[in-house]
Amino acid sequence: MEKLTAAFFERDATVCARKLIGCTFRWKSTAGIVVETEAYAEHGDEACHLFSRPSAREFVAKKPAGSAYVYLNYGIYWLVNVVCKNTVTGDRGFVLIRALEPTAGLAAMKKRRNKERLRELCSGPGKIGQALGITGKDHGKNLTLPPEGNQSGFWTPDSDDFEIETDRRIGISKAKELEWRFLMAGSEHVSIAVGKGR
DNA sequence: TTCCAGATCTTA
DNA sequence: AAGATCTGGAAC
Repeated sequence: MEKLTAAFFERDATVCARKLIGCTFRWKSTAGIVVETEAYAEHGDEACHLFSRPSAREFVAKKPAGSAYVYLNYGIYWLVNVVCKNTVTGDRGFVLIRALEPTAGLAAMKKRRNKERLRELCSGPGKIGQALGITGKDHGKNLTLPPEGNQSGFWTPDSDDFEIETDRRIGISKAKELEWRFLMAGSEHVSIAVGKGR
């Protein structure tokens, strides 16, 4: 397993979102295998914060690829994204981390979530923020520093013995038709099964 | 098992 | 005024 560097995130969010499936996301003492992501793009995607939020545009203008974009959703849940920047085209975007298969720090996750069953710990973007203890104070954190400088970030998969499925994104009203949700086929840890998200 | 409303607050 | 969610309870 090798840690993903900034170069990994220097391409379209759709590419990064697909390639992050199967990777391990480590956050301090907790970790899990990424089993679900969504891509949001600067152009042609009205659901992306870059379309409607000046503060998001300002953020990506000054933060490098691989930075954490964390924001409060519905006034309650912290959602974690990673900044992507295509260095060739200049296009920018985010990958929303939507679900993990928990692999480390299970006791801490169970305590924060107040749940015992593994499937209820990280099967949704709001749950991930809660289980891993991620909040607005982590907004802007660089996830691509070397391990000795930052233990949080993404690692390449142990094996590539899995299939990737695509589906429409969850919980949005604009650009619903885009198939920019990526899932590890057959995983029990996804938020909503393929096709059931409407 | 599915549906629905409520919680709660930042951004625009 | 709307929103990249989750939960518990009611109904089926």
